Amino acid sequence: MEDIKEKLQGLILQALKIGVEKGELRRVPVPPVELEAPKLPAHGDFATNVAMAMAGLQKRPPREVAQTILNAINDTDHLLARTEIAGPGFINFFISNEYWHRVLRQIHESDYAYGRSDIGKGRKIQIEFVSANPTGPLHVGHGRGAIVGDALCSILRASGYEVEKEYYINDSGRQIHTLGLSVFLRYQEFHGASIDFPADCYQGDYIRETAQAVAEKEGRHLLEISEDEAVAFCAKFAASNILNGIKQDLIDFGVTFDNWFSEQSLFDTGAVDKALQSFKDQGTIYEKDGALWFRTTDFGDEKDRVVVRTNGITTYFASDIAYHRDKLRRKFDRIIDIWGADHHGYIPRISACVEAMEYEKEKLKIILIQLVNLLRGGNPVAMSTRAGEFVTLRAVIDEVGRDAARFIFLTRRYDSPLDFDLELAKRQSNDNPVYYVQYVHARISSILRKAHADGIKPPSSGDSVDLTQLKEPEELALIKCMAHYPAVAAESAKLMEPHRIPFYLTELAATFHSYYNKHRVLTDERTLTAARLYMVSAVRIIVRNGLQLMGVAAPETM
RNA sequence: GCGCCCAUAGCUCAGUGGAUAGAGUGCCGGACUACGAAUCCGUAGGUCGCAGGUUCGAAUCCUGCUGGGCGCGCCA
Repeated sequence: MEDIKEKLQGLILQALKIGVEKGELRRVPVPPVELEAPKLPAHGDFATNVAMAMAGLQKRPPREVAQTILNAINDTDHLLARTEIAGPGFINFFISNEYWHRVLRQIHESDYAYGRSDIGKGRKIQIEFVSANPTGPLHVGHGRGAIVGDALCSILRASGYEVEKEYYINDSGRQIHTLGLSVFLRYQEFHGASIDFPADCYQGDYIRETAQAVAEKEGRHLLEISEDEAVAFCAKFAASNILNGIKQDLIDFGVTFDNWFSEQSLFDTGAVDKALQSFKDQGTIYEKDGALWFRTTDFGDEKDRVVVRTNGITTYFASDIAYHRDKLRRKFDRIIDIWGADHHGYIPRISACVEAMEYEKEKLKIILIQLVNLLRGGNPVAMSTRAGEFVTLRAVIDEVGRDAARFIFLTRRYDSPLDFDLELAKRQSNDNPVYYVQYVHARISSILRKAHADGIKPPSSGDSVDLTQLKEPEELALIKCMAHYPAVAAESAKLMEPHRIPFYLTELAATFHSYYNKHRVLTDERTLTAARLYMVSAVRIIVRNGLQLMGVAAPETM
């Protein structure tokens, strides 16, 4: 596919070469030719600072260098309508309408593939996210991580990366034991026992519900076996029960995974023992004060970390070492962990583990999602799984809707904290920007329906359309905006920043709505109508593709 | 105390070392007898937290400070 920017870049590079050959430019290293889209239309479609960047080594004023470059440009294909030298030495380029019109053909030809690229071709990425403990339902904070991870995956896949999504289930260790104990106590209560329920047990109503389910299934059976056995049974039952709920919540939120990786399986297969042994052999794990320590200080951590306690029980870090060792050996080019920002203190020890295995530190990227502050009418809502005080993700989806919730989560950089006001979200669900964008899709669909009803056939191929009909400033602005989409999608993937997609779509929507209010698509002139139908269908293609990356519906009607 | 993240319009937030820093929302005032008014047009609103530095040029990069969030366990 022909890219205007690349073509222009080629012209400039060629001009530089000619300049040198003619002896008009010194034979010195040239800086990279960077082209940017200026904010002001008066500054052209593209501008470059290359003349300013070269001025020093050329020992000539920037504007003079710029003129030399322009003189040497050989625009045989008439890509440029006009050029100018501006300000301190910018070169501004104005692309001819003909080339902008070609963008519409590209969009139609590419259709679903418009905005896709192969910049990640041949690269395998593993991305692990959510990984909430199966000790309680998902809450809003998990929702943010889920959506960012899910969208990131779609964005990377659209750029040619091969991506695998994984959920790490912490179905082992102390919190699972506490979960089992909590359920068992409620179970005993259910059978009439008077229980002094400990404060460090899980307090939520879902514990009672689970206990009741256990009672329905097992009757009084658990009262007749040893407490250890009973607690273990409850733990397994509850964890699996809760995990099923989590899976359902994620499905309803449109989030899917390729793998569900169990922490317990690392113990069952001996992976933890093997990992610890391997580091012991290597000398990275040593014994002190009756415990086993990982030498994380060798890799920049502030202190060494315990992997096996004096009581012989492994720490969470031990499973995590084994888990990351497993992931690293699965031959990915890169593995990504998405964590809540409150886990940032954990980064040095896990990257120590990566380095101890002699992988490059960059092999593992950790994305920290800042916390979601839950508010109700401006007042903070306490959030604690253990205390049973939280608003579930399900409640939020039910209240504000899946599309609106996804859009809210994605319309912010993940590294800045998010205030999520339930009342505001509910009230704003009607003027959430998501509807602004979706409305474009519905509106264009409606125009096409109307055209069909009036017996107007949309152009079947770009060749049959007279695109020179499209010359209104609003039309060219719309086409230029559309032309940016592939770059936005690629940039979003390269920087791993999903928020760029919704911001772009909002801008495209604004440009479209503005155009729509000023000009009619269906006019009395046949060729003009055909050209405009061709153009707005192209807008619809981009909106649909962009929303698809976000996991948001593109409705025909609203 | 140490570490990580953040600070841009009243509020919520974008912003690629570039030219006059932008949206949404809220306030005020306008636009449907035509393809969907979930839309559009206009007015007002700024010490880019503060102070230095780097350079032709800094909201953007560097240093220090201030303010806020989070973390600093043989918990997970």
